[in-house]
Amino acid sequence: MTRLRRKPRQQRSIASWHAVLDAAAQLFGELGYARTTTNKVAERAGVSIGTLYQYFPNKDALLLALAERHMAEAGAELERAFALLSQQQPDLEQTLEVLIDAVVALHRHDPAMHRLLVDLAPRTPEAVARLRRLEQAAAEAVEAQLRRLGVGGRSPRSRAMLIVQGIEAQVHGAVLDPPEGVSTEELVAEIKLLWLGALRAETAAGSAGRRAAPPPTSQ
Amino acid sequence: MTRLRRKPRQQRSIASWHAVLDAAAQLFGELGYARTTTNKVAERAGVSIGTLYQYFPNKDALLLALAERHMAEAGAELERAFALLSQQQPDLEQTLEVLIDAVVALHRHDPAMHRLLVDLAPRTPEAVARLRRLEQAAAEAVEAQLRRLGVGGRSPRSRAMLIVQGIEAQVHGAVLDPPEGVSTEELVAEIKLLWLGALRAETAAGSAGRRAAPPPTSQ
DNA sequence: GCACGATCGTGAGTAATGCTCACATTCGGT
DNA sequence: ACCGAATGTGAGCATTACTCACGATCGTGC
Repeated sequence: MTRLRRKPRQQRSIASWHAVLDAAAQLFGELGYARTTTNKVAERAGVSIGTLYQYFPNKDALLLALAERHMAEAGAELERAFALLSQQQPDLEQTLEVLIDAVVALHRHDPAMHRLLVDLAPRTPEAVARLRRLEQAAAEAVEAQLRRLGVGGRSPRSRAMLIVQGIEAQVHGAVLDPPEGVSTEELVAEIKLLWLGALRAETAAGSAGRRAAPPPTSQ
Repeated sequence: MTRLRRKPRQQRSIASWHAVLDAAAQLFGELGYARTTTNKVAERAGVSIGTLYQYFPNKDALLLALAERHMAEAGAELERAFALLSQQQPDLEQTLEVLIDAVVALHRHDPAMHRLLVDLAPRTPEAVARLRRLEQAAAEAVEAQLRRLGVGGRSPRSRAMLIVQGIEAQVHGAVLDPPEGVSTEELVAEIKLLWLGALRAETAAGSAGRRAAPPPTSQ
């Protein structure tokens, strides 16, 4: 029947809070979520199990807190990239370069944590909602760039969403699970090429055209 | 300790096996994985808890069996689509149409199960491996189509992988979580347009061009 | 029918784990 | 030095994944 988790007010409690979170991050990474017990977390953190539950109402809350921390960092990194774009107003190719490199950096920054959160975390509705908010924010920023570059097509909103989802999935695979015989760099370069083509095609063919123009060459 | 699960030989045992799996599918869908207990599964299946463990060595095995069943169906559906393509040899636009429609059908066939396995399932290494095998098979088939159409670029293998990962993520989002105010159909149409542009661009520009972009810095 | 080995079903019991609560300890301010 | 608030403790409870010794049922040869 423990209610809300206690809010840290003194220094030592803040130390406990961080110790617990850090221990949780370590153990989740080492053993996975299921095999990590809250008692082990408390033990590694050097606090009693009771202290752990003062600050985190349940085991899932540990994961959620880690997700929060990680996504805040990710959000900040993305914001930096978008700020740069809004400031420099580069062309399509360089915009994609900056954007995709930012996503790559995101995945390289703390791969273990990223994998943990993407593979394990989406089990709680709260974590899913948090992830969706980040995705949504990214999509809005991408949409602004699309409009600026005049490559929004008929529905910049949908298009931005698809770009965010597509790039995230592709970079995730390229960085965390590169297939044998293919380097991450090669894959990243290919991702940039593909999206450049996808978005430039629309411009070349005229942004009004939703119709599939008859292929000018090929075949 | 880890007894191999008993293999069903008589009719009644096969019935038990199915009853357990169906009950598991229902309860996982209703309560999620964590809140579903094996005792509840046995109860709903109308068998004792002991019977459940005759056929499934542990709780994860239930999930894995469901994944196996679902992925087998998905694989069959994809194979049908690829067989059609190899037979009819349509152009790029129609190839994408068939492929993406097949993936959409995959997601619409049993959305609850799909969501369960992709979103909610705590991913066991076995389930991840199984998913990767399916992805790999799809990528190989896509690669063959790319070569046939002459849009493989410099690395048809990487490109095929990126296509599979990208389309899967985009269709997943479009079918299971369409953003407010945007219809699934609209999103699917946009996905086709984007990929048509991405792949056609390479053909038009000449597949040799890997014009490495000038450093992004441009500060 | 009947016996009998193989297959199948049972459910109370066990170990492990998430979480609670009554109490002890320490801190900050006076 | 003192007190109330904040923090820390860990034995113990409730739940749950899983086991095991045994009983029920099936298929088959006679």
